[in-house]
Amino acid sequence: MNDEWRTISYRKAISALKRQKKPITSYQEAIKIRGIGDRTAEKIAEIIETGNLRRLQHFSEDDEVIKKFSDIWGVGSAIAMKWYAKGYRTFDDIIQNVKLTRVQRIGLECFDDLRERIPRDEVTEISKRVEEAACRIDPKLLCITVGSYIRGKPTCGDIDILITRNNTDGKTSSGPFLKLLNTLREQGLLTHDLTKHQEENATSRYFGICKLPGGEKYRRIDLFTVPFNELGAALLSFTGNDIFNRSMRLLARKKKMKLNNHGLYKNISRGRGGDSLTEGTLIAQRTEREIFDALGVPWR
DNA sequence: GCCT
DNA sequence: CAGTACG
DNA sequence: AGGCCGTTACTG
Repeated sequence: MNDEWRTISYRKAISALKRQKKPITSYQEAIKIRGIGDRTAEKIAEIIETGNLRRLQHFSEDDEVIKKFSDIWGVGSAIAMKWYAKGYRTFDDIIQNVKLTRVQRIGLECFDDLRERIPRDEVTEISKRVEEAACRIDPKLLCITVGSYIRGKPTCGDIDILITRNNTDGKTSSGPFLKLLNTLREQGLLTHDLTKHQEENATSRYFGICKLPGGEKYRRIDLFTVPFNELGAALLSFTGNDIFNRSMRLLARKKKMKLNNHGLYKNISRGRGGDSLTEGTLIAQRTEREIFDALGVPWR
């Protein structure tokens, strides 16, 4: 069953509901909200009237198993369904019968810990250690903890740290980035690598797992290095959330522009498949404000 | 799922 | 390349 | 009916 878009629709609806200033008390109020249609408004009404949703009472066993498989890092819907089709139902079945990839083995090993949300204070603590290590390598490195942390959430699913450096003296953050990873490994803060690429790219993403010394649990951590000029676009992208990013990018597309983690481009012409045919012209990337202005979106 |  | 992942 | 983010970045 392909529920990909339905899932996204529900997440959009949830997001729209959370933005409401007043609680929704009826079908009529719900359906006025953009992103909530008849089907979802009916479900909301049922919840308002009865306190629950009958269809939610029971998921089929298939759904439960596939969901659990795809909760393993490195396992998506395709692999989860393939495993299910082969008759596997438990992690034991998987361990016995499947040749797991390196990252899937890590995902399984840390499965329970990675399901836990991270208290904000712990994100602060881990970020501080990364920042200190970065500063020792190059005092001009700038570390910004983004993702749900920068959005002020009390707990985070993972730790996202953006690393950049003012390049007016000709130096960037890409070289120190690899040194930083090595330092953090030596310190024992980084315990597992989920990405392995070790090239010195201007933009690169490291995904891994970390644990505070004496800490209780393994935590997912992402480190990004971005060129200083692209800081605004990178902040916009890595601050999210994903629903917000998709909506901004869709808006850009409607205006014959393109928004990605590098910047905002204009005069994009796209093929029927949506793939762009022209490079376009870069019009904003340095600050988030520039990008909002160029897109015609009120600043925050 | 929702929107055009 | 398909699959998975990130916000 | 048909699109729904990114020519995103990384793995195998």
